[in-house]
Amino acid sequence: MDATDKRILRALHAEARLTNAELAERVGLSPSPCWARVRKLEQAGVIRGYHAALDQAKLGLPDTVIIEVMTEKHDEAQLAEFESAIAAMPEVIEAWLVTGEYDYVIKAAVGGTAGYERLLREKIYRLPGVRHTRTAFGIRCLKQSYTPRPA
Amino acid sequence: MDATDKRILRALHAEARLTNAELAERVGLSPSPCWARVRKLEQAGVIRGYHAALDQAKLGLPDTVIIEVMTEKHDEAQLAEFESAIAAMPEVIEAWLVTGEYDYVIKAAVGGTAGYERLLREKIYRLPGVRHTRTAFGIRCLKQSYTPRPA
DNA sequence: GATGAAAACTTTATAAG
DNA sequence: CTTATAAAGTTTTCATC
Repeated sequence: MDATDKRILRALHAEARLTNAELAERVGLSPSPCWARVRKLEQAGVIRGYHAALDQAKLGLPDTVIIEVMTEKHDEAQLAEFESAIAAMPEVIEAWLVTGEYDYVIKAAVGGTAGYERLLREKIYRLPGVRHTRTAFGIRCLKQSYTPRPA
Repeated sequence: MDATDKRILRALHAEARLTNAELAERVGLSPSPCWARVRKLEQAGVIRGYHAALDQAKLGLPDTVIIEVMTEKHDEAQLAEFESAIAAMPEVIEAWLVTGEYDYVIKAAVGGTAGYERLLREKIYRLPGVRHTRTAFGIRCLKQSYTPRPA
């Protein structure tokens, strides 16, 4: 992967609907080799897919919360159930098993404190194995992207 | 926004390169009104853009860390400098000003513990106003999307 | 909303320099 | 890599039911 491939990745990361002709011009290639490189990056799995970014406020979920969850560590089946239930919630944008004091970090979209309380009490606290949670409410987003920008 | 709009959003959120004809078939419309709805959703800003998702491991940054940062609260200019430096780092995927014990939550891509130490010591700890950090290392991703899925 | 049609553009493939 | 060509498919607009 050379500097031209990285320019292609940066361009498509920012704006996936560029036409091949426009992309080629931006990265300083003619359309034909540019197209071959994009194909190669897709087939190599460097480009994993193309996604529409939606405005979560316009979907009725203007706020972002980061919920850390501490679980009981006894029961494998219980944890599996917890994980699949978390992943299935539409308001959950991202979820990780992590190192540290808490076991999971969950990013979710909610409508205000009322929406947050509903998510926590009606959904997360009803899952098996949840011992304790701690939440940071998003005040302002400094940066939001999908993957690191190729340096 | 009706149920058909939501189906359009779910489809494009999952796969932004669908042709209008294919999208129309999936959501149960003929191509012409489907196209008009997509246009409307774009113009209303519900669809904010289209982005390529890259494989961060294939970019040499296989690991994800969540770094919480506590800052000095004295100096506005210092905080502005901290924020713009964080946003400019290519390994920083997402960053939020949040409520709670820590002031910022930063998600970044790194190459192992060595890459993490380099990011922390050579970049983040050299920024002005950083008092203390706490990091959770991502062990396994349960769910990764870009915006909440329209319910 | 469905259907149909037309022009402009894009994708994809291939060949030659 | 560049340039060129070409067929197939797609986007976009628009008129009509």
